[in-house]
Amino acid sequence: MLDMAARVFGARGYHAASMAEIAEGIGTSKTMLYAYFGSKEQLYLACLGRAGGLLIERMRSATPPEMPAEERLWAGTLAFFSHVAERRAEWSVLYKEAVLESGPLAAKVAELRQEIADVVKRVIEQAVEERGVTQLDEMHTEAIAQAVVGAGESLANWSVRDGSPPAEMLATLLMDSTWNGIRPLLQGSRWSPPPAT
Amino acid sequence: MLDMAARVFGARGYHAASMAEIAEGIGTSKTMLYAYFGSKEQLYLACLGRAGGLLIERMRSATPPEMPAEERLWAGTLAFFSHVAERRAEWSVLYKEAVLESGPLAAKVAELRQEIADVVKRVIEQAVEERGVTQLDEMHTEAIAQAVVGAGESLANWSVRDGSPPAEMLATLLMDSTWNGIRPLLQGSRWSPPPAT
Amino acid sequence: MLDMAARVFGARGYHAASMAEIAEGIGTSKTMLYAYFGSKEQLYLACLGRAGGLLIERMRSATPPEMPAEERLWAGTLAFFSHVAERRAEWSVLYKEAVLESGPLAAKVAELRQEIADVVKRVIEQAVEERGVTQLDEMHTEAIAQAVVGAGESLANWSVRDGSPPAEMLATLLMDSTWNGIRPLLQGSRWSPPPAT
Amino acid sequence: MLDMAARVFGARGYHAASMAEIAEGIGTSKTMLYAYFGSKEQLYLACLGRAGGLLIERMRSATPPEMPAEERLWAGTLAFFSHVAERRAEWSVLYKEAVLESGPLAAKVAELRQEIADVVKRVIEQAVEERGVTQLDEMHTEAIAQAVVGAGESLANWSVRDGSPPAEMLATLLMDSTWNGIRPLLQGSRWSPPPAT
DNA sequence: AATGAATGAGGTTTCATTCAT
DNA sequence: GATGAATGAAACCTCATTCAT
Repeated sequence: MLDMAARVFGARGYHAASMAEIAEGIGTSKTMLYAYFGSKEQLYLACLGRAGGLLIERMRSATPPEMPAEERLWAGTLAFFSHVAERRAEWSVLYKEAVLESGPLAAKVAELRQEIADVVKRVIEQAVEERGVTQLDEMHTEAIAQAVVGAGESLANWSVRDGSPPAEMLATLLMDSTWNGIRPLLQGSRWSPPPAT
Repeated sequence: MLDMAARVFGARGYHAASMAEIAEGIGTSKTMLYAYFGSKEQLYLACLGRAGGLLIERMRSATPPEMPAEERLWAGTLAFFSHVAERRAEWSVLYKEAVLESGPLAAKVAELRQEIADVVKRVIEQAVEERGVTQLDEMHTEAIAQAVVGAGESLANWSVRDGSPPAEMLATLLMDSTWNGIRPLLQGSRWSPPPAT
Repeated sequence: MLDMAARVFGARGYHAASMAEIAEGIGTSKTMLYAYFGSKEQLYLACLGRAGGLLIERMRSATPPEMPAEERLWAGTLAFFSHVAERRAEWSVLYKEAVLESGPLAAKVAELRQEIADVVKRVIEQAVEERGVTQLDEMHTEAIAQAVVGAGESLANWSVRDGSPPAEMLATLLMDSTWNGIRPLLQGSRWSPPPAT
Repeated sequence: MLDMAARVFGARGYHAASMAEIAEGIGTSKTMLYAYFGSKEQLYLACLGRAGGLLIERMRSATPPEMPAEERLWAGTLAFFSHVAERRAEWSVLYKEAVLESGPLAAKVAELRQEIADVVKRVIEQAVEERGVTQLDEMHTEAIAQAVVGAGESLANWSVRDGSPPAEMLATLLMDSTWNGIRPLLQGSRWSPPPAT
């Protein structure tokens, strides 16, 4: 039921989507949508909640804290791209209204995005602890996490247009671009997944 | 004239923005908007065109081909964050409807985004030529450019919420995260801008 | 069962009341309401019937024909104000849709109001017979009854807002205003209830 | 423009009236109604305001303070019934939602009704001053005014159904019923308008 | 050239009423 | 006998777009 809503919201965006289209897609009537969700906004929030919850849950369970940091980063990244590839509509819902400026919708979207960023942040902090010779202040860590998430989003969206390369390839590309860095690439140093434990 | 349109479109998004609000903001009537632009869609396209054109022009002129690659990357990045900081509304217009799936709007947004990515791509290709011991195939380069652009977007949006750090700091953070890579960071290796030539 | 319906109809009016709210108030389902009453209109008619019946019954039984006219008028007035005070919701139902112009609802409301007016009318006719030196034609009697009823309604509604004075006071006020007349009031002549027989 | 709205609101009541019907009656579109009035509620308030304002204005200007009290009462009453007869729809609007329990509509209706009652109250106070041997306390005066207004309303509504007797007759009936009182009627003492000054 | 009035379609939401269980 | 799910119509309101002045 939320699936169809996610499909329509994902395709059209919150404002352009109409309750009628969603209802018709489900094969029911607008009245039922309202009986279950109360309002368009609440329906959208339900979609957001589910889409975000599933993605975050998958990333979290793929990255147990006892794993070493780099391995966790890889596993989380892979989980992210796999999930997005499998549930494209939901991903669109999450990504779509990314820039609403106010209101409960904006708050929820920001909250979910932040949860993803937090997953990344914790891994980076762990990496710092593991082998950091240096310290990264809070803002630095946060900013890097935001950059990584943005790079991931961008690759995810790009992949949809360019033939949907497999999640492993996308994850490798992201590790190359951010974890390893681009400069080393130029020297022929490519990142490769750690051997599975 | 396009400024006000950009402000409203940027704040509300394409669908939620109303021609009436734009006209009122300009201090004219809707009829004039239609006389000049023909339709809401064309007005939006005009906003997009201007916002994108200005940003790209600024990035292009900040990165003349005779500069060395790394310096160009830095200069382009700096230009990007400066521009976004100065013209936030326009940036929102560019970013907002980023994921529409079809129609002329989606095409234009995708085209502009690609133009920015192309700026990055060319610099990476130059870097490969300059000192690459290895080659990067087309897709690899493209993907990295997309990742860098995504990271940049994400930092740009994040910066709005977190106290608007200066463009230099954001650019440094982006160079750190992508060009240099995160791993070197852990060893204390921070990226620093090349001495101005 | 009709009690709750009366409460809701009285509070919201016929159109603004919803079958759902009534059903929920009773603690049953809308289907049951329809099983018992058939339609919203019929339910409203049932409420009207009961509310009107009870009020009229009370007024009638308080005014047996063998009483002298003035005493009957007093007793009926007292019964009216007491009843309204005790069953405010029902009174609201009776009074609320007072001015619908057509349809079975309008007919029923008008009929009930007329029944009350008739009670008054009969007492006035009796008073004429008892001590009338003059005759009052039918229309005159009717009009006076309508005026008295209207004055009573108005006092009843006013009393709700102004601290609910006791029924005796309201009845005295009505006797003063109509039976006795206002002019005598100015001379200090106040009406007072006849000694109970 | 407000005329048609008053007609529809008067005939159907606030809730049952539809903006579409009003618009169609005017020969325009709903959009225009909303352009001019903003919402159904505001349109209703506008109707109320006009209907109430005109009636009160007419009653006020018919009763200049320098007139003797009884004459003023007669003139005001006559003005009231004349106005109601001439502008029946507006009167219905005023009277219809008389018992809404809350909200801005209820407040406005109550306010207007109170303004009419105040006109009556002032005349009664004047009568007391003129020839009163006794005093009436505030509450007594208020209650009598309410009773008179209610009696007037009732006669006004009744007159619509019963062949619309002329305003003079209705006014005489009201004076008979309230000012003079019913009891004197039984002795053959009918009220008659004071000779015009 | 410029505006206020106008339009018609479409959006969200609610409700009286009925069916399947 | 009783309920939750379902329906379809209609309500209020907004908007992109156009016409008459």
